[in-house]
Amino acid sequence: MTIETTQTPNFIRAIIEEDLASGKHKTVITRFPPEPNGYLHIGHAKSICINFGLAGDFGGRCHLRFDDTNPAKEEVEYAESIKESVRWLGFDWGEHLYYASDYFEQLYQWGEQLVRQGDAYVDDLSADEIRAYRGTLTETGKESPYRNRSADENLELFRRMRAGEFPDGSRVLRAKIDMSSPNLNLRDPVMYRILHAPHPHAGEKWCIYPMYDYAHGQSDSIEGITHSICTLEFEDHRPLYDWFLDRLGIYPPRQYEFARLNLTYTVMSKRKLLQLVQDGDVRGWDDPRMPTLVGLRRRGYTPDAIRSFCERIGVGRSDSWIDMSILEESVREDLNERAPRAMAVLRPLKLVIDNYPEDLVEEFTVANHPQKPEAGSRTIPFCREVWIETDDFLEEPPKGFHRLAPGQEVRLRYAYIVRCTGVVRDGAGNVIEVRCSYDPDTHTGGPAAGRKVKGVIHWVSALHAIEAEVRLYDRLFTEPNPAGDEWKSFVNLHSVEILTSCRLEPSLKEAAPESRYQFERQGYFCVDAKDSTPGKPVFNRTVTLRDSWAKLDKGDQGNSKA
RNA sequence: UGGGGUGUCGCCAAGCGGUAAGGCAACGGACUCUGACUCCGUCAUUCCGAGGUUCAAAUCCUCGCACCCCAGCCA
Repeated sequence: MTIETTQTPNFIRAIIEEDLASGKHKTVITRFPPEPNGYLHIGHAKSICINFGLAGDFGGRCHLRFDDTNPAKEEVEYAESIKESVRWLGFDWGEHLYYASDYFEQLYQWGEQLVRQGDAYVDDLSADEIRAYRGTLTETGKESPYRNRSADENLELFRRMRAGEFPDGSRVLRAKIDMSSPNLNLRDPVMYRILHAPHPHAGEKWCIYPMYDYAHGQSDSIEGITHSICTLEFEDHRPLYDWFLDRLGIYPPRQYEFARLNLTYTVMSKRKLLQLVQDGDVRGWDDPRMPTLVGLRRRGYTPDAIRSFCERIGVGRSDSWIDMSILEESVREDLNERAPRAMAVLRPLKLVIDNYPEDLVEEFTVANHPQKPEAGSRTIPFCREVWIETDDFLEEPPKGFHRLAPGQEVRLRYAYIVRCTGVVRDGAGNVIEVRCSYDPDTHTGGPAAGRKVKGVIHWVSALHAIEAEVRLYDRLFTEPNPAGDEWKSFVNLHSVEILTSCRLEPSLKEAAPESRYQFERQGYFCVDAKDSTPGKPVFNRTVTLRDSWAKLDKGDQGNSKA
């Protein structure tokens, strides 16, 4: 492994390079430490990419460690989902899967050590009293009347806490630091609370559980983590992180903080995501509109696209809001490379070619990818009646409209040039059918194939099309930053449009779950893994193609599709 | 009003005393049987502001300003 990397430099990378160069560390060991209390989202992906990415780049390793110190909120199902998402993203922790709860005994022994050293004490104050004694941002705190118990008394009490002699909330073990510290985290932080509850991983062994601050640094120490990378809000905790390690006299990893990801037009907090699910704003954690990894996956995002996104946004310490367009561009770039093309008509309009033989069916061989011959080809049937996109025909076309209109010519992609000769209307005057004539010499490869027409539109043979459901997704919120108490009022009520009678080319009939296609001229689509059945695929639109016509047409500055 | 942070193009982000990388967006243009892709070009005399040090400052010093985080027996 070489230490050379091509990535954009960032401060953490710089620190690691220095540590390696100075000999402070011989290798780099990082960790991704989720609490198994929910699903991973794109913000976690950033952390995963940083931690696993750095370890990989420098030939070190990254541990997956569940920070499972609060049994009240955690479940094994979450842990399983987290493991699957990390794997899906393309990272491998090898043998290094850990649980903070596996360190509970060691943590407890260290707790006794701190008690013996006079660095921790059992406090009988209630939660409310502890809060009141803590003081405020501007007023110093007050010492608990139980703060100066003897080491022996504390030890006995701590052991009895572990033994289950006291009810929940009756006592805690606290670090004895400084009630007047301007850093609230140092005002005798709680180390252990009593919680008579089974633990999803540790089972029934414990009725006292360590707090994050007391468990995290020591877990890092046990695992020999060299660089403990977390988000900015833990910066104030670093002195405490260092304090425990110092008092315990054990190997001290160093903590470094980076700015968490904020993405426009979505929310990232577990609380808000949960509320969206509970309120029925979305159809679950894996709803394709959710910024969760399971949601993005179902939407059709690839692991490569997400990793590329994380690379593009960089790692810094300033609060930032990443524009959704960067995420979208990341998938487009990836899918443009890998997605086979197909033709699909989302809002069908019948087109009848009057001078095409009634019973003739032709089969055209077309490339699966215009720039990649190695992607192979397929055949698509053509006949006298085809479906075209409703949007591709306008009776009164605006200037610059390169599609079909009365009297105008357009090419049916891979087939012929047709000229619109008329329309058929229903009783209400709506156009229900477009009539045209075709020029037999203009077929791809034919004598007049080179004839230029302004537009090319996609189509699907009416005789052979399969009917399918396609779901079009838009951003979940109408505001770039849906913050504040009224954040729910910014939920985009039109974030999904379900089209049930789309007409797809027959080759799509057996498309495999999760396979991705570019529907030409429209966007990238993915076979929904949950709702599709054999022979009856349901497609989710991952992202639209860039559409400079729509931008001109609507004078639309943003990317929203309304 | 205590403490900890952050401020470089519309959004991210390099830069670490030697005269502003890159990506996304935007805007021109070329190409095109996807108005896609691709390609070519444009896009910060200026780095939150004001002083100061220096031959030379986004980078050092001083004083301001703005924004973010912290008062869970959550992580």
